[in-house]
Amino acid sequence: MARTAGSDGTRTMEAIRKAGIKRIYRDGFEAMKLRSLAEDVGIQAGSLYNYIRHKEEFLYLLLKSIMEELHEELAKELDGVDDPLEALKRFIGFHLRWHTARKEEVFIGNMELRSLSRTHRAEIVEQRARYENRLRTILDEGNRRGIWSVKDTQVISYAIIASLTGVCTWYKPRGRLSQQDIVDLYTDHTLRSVGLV
Amino acid sequence: MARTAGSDGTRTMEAIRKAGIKRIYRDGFEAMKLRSLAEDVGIQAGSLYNYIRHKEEFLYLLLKSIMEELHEELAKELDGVDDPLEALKRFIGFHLRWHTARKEEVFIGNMELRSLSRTHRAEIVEQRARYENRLRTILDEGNRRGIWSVKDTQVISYAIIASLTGVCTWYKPRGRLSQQDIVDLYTDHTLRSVGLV
Amino acid sequence: MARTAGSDGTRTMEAIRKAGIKRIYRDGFEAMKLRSLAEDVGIQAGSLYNYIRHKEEFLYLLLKSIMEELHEELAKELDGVDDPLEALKRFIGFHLRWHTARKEEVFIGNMELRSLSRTHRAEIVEQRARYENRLRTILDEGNRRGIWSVKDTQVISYAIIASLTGVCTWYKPRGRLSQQDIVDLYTDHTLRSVGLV
Amino acid sequence: MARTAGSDGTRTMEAIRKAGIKRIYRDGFEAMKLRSLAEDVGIQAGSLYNYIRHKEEFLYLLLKSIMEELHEELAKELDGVDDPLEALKRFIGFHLRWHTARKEEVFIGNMELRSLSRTHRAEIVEQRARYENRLRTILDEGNRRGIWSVKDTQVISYAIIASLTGVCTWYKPRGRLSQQDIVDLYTDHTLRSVGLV
DNA sequence: TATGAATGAGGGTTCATTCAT
DNA sequence: TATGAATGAACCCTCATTCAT
Repeated sequence: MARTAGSDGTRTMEAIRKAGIKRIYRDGFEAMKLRSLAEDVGIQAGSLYNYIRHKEEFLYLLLKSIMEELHEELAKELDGVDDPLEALKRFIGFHLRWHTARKEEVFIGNMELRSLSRTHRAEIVEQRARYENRLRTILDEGNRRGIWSVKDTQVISYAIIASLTGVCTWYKPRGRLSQQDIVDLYTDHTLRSVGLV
Repeated sequence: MARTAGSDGTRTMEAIRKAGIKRIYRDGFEAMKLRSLAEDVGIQAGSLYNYIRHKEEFLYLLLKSIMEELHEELAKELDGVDDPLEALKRFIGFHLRWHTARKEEVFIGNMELRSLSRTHRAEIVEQRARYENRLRTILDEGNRRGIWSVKDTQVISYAIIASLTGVCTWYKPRGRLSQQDIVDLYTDHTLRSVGLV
Repeated sequence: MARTAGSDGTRTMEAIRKAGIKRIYRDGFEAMKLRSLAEDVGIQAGSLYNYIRHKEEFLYLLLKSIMEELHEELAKELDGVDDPLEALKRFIGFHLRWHTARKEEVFIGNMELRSLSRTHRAEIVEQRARYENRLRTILDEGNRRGIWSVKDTQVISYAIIASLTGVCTWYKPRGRLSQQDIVDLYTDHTLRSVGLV
Repeated sequence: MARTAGSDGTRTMEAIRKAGIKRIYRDGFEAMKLRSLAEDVGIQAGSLYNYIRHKEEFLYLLLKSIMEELHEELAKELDGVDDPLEALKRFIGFHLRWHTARKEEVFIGNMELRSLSRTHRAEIVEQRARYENRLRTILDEGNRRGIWSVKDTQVISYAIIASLTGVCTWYKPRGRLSQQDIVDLYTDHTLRSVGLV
């Protein structure tokens, strides 16, 4: 009827986020029922509204925070790296580690944009474009310095990212290949594709 | 009321298919309302049930026919081709043409599996696996004949397919690049990635 | 599960209107539950939405049709009447008969404006103003012709209408006074108040 | 958290009353959310329950105190007045001043009875009847003393009160007419209606 | 085959109310 | 006294689906 003994706002919010990611990953956003989400968290459906304004906004905030973290982490990874080849390697490694370790979040970020409102979708799409543009910049710089020769950096950056992102559709934590194996394979594959190795 | 003058069963069914693909592509399967679909076709929602058994089965039959056509067309494309390099080139070209010309169907085929029933999903997933396996077989054969050297044909076939499939997320019919331009770029990119060129 | 044998759209719509008026009169619009309304009609709550778009619009259409009928009937009543005194008498009689015979509708029309959306409210309020203005016009004309002398026709028209409308708060069909008794009493009262009798 | 510095129980209660009157007047009792009320006061919704037992009782106490004050003030106004004409004039002036100066409270008192529980409603309705009965008594006494001749004092007292009360639907503090103008107009109107002037 | 009226389950959301802190 | 986290009932509304016509 009232506050549960020992309950705590921030802890509940975090639990909602976690459960939300899992549910959306498994069932899809449209198919996720707030009643199920609430049950996962151990509260009533109505109580969710102490934390979210509506379902769509919950998705938006989820995706937004994921994208922001993605940006920050990538920035750290590339911070101070001047050499395009080194930068490319780091991008590949970073993207793969992220897309295996956080595959649920990443999957959602790719699949559920359609469920966002117009403006929210535009915002997230733009963030994703900015992220993808980092790779294109690296490819351009490599061209300029004569490290490699990529004809259409726009298309090829898309191709590379798509190939890397695909990992999250089949990766299983304790599968045949370790994260490092995967990074090695993709790095080799990608460097070849730009004409190195 | 009786049959509308000039209406025709198979033509209506075809209209439902077409409208369904568009709607599902745009809104997602879960978000697609049968009322909207019916409206697109120009009939009442109830009338849909003269053509479909239920929503889920409609999706299943859609995906199934798409996959079957995909298989048939690929088989034609590769029919009689022995040379792995030639086969690879053909696969790339075929996949890209298909994923640009029929991008809506293809997109659905990748996105909406979650909305299928267990058994239906298994069936479609298996068909997709068989399709993807064609590429792996080509890569294996190329390895065997020493045309190229691909370390992990499983992973690399996923990587290649993902990179090619990605085209349907950005391709626009009258964009900067023609279909042929795109095929050339990707072919070059992919051949390099397996160590040729 | 489906259409009830012998059901009919227009009949259902009329039943919804009737039940709606009763419910809103008794419970108030805000307090009226669509489930109860549906129950009164003998259908499921969801089925209401074959007839209404949402609760607010239902109220709006109800009030609008009531106001329109009110206007039409009043127009008929005053049609061809030139003498202000005769017109005043007819207005009084008409208003009282309407506010006793249709007291539920009238009551709603006075009480539930707050539940309308901004634009809808404005529209209904304007219709009511036009109705009330008929009385003012009569009073003005009586002044002009020297039949009576009313100082502030605006305020006095409000006063008269309020006094007449009040009847619907206490009138009971088979009470102490007949409709005709009431009309006589109020006519006398009102004519005196403008200086006649 | 403990008591906010400078807060004071009775002052808070008074703030709740004031805010409640405004809200109920504007939105209606059913539509008023306790959260909004609390926000107006600057406290959390839960804190209201230190001052009220539940929503309905809050309304009841509000109406009760309004009615009590109304009675007391009217009693003062009529205290020691013997002449029915003087009493009638005073009643008119009092009712109009009250219904313009306190129009929000008065409006609520007329509109929101439906939201009271059975017993509470009965109680308030009875108080209102007693108030209205004062006017009837005056009219009866005037009849007895031959000051005027009113046929049905029951109905006419309703008519007069309704006409006076109507002022609160259109009165605006700084409108065309002063309070005194209004009192003069209605007094004239009412006295005429009972056959004087 | 088509319609349109209906079902019924349930989905998101609201809100008065409670109570540990 | 105040807060804020929670309940739980219920509300409006949606939508796949059915079936008499």
